[in-house]
Amino acid sequence: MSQVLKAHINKFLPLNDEEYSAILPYLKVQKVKKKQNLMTEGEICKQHYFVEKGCLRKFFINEKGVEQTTEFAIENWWMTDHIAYERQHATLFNIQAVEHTEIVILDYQSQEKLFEQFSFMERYFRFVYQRAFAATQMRIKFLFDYSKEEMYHHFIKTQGAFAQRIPQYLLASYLGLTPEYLSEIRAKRFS
Amino acid sequence: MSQVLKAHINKFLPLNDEEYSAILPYLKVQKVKKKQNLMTEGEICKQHYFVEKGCLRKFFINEKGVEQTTEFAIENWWMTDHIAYERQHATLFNIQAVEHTEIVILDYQSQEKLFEQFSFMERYFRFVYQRAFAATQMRIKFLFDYSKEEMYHHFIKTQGAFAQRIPQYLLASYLGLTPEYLSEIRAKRFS
DNA sequence: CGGATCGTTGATCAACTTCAACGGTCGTGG
DNA sequence: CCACGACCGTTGAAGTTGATCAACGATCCG
Repeated sequence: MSQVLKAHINKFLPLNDEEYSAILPYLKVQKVKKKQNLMTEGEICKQHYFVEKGCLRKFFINEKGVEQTTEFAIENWWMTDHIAYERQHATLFNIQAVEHTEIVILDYQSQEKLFEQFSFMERYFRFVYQRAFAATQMRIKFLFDYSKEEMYHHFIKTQGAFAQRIPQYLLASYLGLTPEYLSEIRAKRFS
Repeated sequence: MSQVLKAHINKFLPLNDEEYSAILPYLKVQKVKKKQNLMTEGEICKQHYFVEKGCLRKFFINEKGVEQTTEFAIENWWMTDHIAYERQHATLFNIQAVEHTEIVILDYQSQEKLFEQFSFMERYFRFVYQRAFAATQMRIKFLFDYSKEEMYHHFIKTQGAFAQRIPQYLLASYLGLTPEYLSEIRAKRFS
């Protein structure tokens, strides 16, 4: 088992080898190929994914039949449909690998057991959710504050390295604009 | 001290009177008048607010100088600028009472102490953040999925009672459209 | 009663989408 | 190893959604 998750937990709280070994039985590692689906709309959402390497995206199919990406998860991010996961319901989202990705899978029952048995896991996920929530708070602010063009420039400025890793149509999908318009915005740089 | 917060904690975990009494010294209740500010842009964000009665809103001033509401908090919701709170930084947001409101205040130092001393509080806030995060995930989905007109109808359909409580220009601000356009959408109902 | 605030209406305007077409590149099968 | 098709990014024209601006009426509150 890779040390990436252990290192991540360690960023929030002290964790010795013994403690880490104790939680390992609840986790499963998996490799996912590019474009492979981990979760599909309509399924019961049973799992929570931690990205050790690579990139996942979460998207839904909008009313026009177009894939709309709501979130990316790169190294050290957890991802699932949190509503469907908590309630063990059918999900509205799809989760797919953007590139070859290595993940840790935690299923719902296991996560509940971890919370009951290890208070440090309760603490760890309190941090994880707190941070994730804070991040979406900023995402919502940007969605209101910026025009589509500003969204693009802000993304390039703050996530430039990541922008290189993904195809342009996925960036367009995440920013909420059409590939054509994104292309037009990019063209302006040279005029 | 009102029982609203106790009841809320009890929704997630068992809590006896003794335990509740133990955390009370860390909390402060306060009444807030309509339009009174609890937090102002530029200040260090030291506090976390729980609404027992009434309604708060969080907003920022956008590039055009217009107030943009990103979130409402009604009964049983916690609210703060989570990024600024976690890092004890200056906030980018304002928090203001929409109507006469009764809140519980938890300051950052107290919250940290509660986490250290009472594992049930760690658990409680793990739930609170998990739910809040799940809610913003849906909000982001709606922001992408719906046109402004659909945003309005969806809000009326799912939050109709709350919509009655707030003035129309605040609803417009929350939905991300102009009061003029909201007025136009409403007018369509009768044509 | 008088002023400020809120909701409405209509005209004009800007941001962004849609649609159609084209060229380049990449990967796959022959 | 080449050829073909699929996919991706780009361009431009036309169309839509929603913003802006100005003006007016209603209501609320002092």
